Amino acid sequence: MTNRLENLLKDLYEKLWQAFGPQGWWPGDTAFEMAVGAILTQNTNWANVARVLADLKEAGLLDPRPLREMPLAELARLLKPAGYYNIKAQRLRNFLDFLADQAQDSMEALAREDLEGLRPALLKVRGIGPETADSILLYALDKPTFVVDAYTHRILSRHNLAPEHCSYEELRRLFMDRLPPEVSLYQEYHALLVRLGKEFCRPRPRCQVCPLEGWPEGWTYPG
DNA sequence: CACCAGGCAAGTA
DNA sequence: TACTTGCATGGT
Repeated sequence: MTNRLENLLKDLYEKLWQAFGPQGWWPGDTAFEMAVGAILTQNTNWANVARVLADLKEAGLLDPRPLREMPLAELARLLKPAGYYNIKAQRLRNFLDFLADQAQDSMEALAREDLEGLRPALLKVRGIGPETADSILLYALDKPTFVVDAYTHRILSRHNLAPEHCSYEELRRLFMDRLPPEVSLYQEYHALLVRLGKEFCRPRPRCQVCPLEGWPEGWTYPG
């Protein structure tokens, strides 16, 4: 007999798909744009990030070399609408240096490396934590790693599928140990969780009933 | 006005 | 290991 949690995770995915359909994530035309977006969206509304990405694209600066070579203060000025602009300028610069050293500024070259080696290497970059690393790996580089974010944790704990307090790695393994390692499945599952979270699983005052058929029970406020 | 948004690192105990 | 704090803009 298969695991109960495994069946629930697969059922949740089916219901999300029925309710919302394909999400087409990550937003972005190129692998590099997705990686930059992953860094800029740290604790930040996507609309603010989109503004910066559009400005960079307009200026022809959405490219590894010019971004890496420009003065840090100028980069920070460009990132202003995305918030945390000083710290994000340094973090983006750190990633750009990594991309230069590791793959000669080429996301395509980076994508030729194995997940098992790439993930630890990305995590060593100052400013790239587990969620940012997994977002880059899954969406920009098409590697089968599951992305965990605040919505993932909130949704699973409200349905009593995961402890209120658990680590990033614990949640990541919860999915990866029970689902086949398919890139398109992981991409769509995470995007659907964010879609559900944005509309129905906000922090307490604006929390709503889960709209998925058969899933409202167990959906409770935390604490 | 307060609160939130697709985190992360550094400091403290 | 487990808290706490700083980082900052724009929308609701």
